[in-house]
Amino acid sequence: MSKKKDQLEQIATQSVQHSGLSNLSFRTLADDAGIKSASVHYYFPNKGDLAASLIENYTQSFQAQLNQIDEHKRNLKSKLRAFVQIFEDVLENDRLCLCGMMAAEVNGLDEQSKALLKEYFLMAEQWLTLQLKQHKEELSSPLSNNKLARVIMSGLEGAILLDRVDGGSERIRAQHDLIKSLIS
Amino acid sequence: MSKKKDQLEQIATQSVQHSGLSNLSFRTLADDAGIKSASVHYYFPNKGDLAASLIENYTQSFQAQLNQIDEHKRNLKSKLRAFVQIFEDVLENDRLCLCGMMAAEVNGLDEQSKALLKEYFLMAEQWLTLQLKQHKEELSSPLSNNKLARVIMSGLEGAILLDRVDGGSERIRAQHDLIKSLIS
DNA sequence: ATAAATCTACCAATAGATAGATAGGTTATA
DNA sequence: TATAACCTATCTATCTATTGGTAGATTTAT
Repeated sequence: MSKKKDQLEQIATQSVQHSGLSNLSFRTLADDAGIKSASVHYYFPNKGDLAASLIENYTQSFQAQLNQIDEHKRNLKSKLRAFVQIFEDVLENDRLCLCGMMAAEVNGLDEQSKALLKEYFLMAEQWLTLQLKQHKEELSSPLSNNKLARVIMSGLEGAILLDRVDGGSERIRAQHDLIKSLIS
Repeated sequence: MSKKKDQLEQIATQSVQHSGLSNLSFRTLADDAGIKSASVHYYFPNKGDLAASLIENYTQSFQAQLNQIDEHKRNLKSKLRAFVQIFEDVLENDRLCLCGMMAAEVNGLDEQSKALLKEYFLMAEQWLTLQLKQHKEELSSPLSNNKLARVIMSGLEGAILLDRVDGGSERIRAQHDLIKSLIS
């Protein structure tokens, strides 16, 4: 694949995580990549195409990180610790989860991007559900695996959203403490 | 106070909750209120002034709702139930919490608006902390009141953010179930 | 020489913001 | 009381900058 396209996607992803899709223009993106805006349209005909590509990329990268956890972590506690760590890393450099950011902008997205967004959250929650199911003996909560997965995912998305406002990480740590308290 | 200004604030608030501050223009706001954009600048000299006013308004209205809960609800369970209900109501009509939405756009806000945003979340979490403290006998969690307050607030903000993407309310209900499970 | 990548140059639409005018109401004063 | 001064709320008209997007020429690489 094109090296320039990858670079554009990388720059665009960071920009969206930082200030949203609405505040990303073809011109600033082009400037940051050292080309002209017309050339960005060569790779991404319109903004919807760009948005969809970014979500697909991000989902794939997230999935890869989950696979790494599957490979290297044994018990539920360390798996969930690693899961939380993904969000802590995102919060650094003043960023949000790309899909969390786009969720706020969902009413301005095309149908394809909306569908991809749904898929992202579904995938993350399904992974969580599976982990909880596979380690149910380590778990101590009256909530179903599915509900707990939703609580964890939405809790972390909300935590980075709010933490970024005052530049700390207290809420994400509180979420982690909650998760730990649900594991025996 | 001016009737027109109130109307503008109401329209703008709904618009921001729906699609964000970046996607609200003086012209569309003016159109919806039946005046010209120059007249909007009469009430709100620049966009930062508008943003700050909206946050102040929203914070005040939220505070009023919390006061209502204080007056009418006795035990922790029903208080927290009512607190969750605020967010459920917001989610209807495809909206987000105004401050949750602006939290996503925080990097485009002026310093005053940022400070007001921080205040909003602080206020909400302080109210929650106080409730937990006052009803500690009903509580069964190893987490501190403060941490639990942060978990609840950020959890609900994340829940409406994600729920809106696929038009449901499963995550907010999951968050409510979690909260209930933390109360004896 | 062909295809991929990038450019120049533009377009129509929209953005936030300002200047200056006006009509109508209120207040202060001679 | 009459009138001058001021205030409120709105308008028209305009400015500069930016937006997403397109057509067609040109360069670069295979």
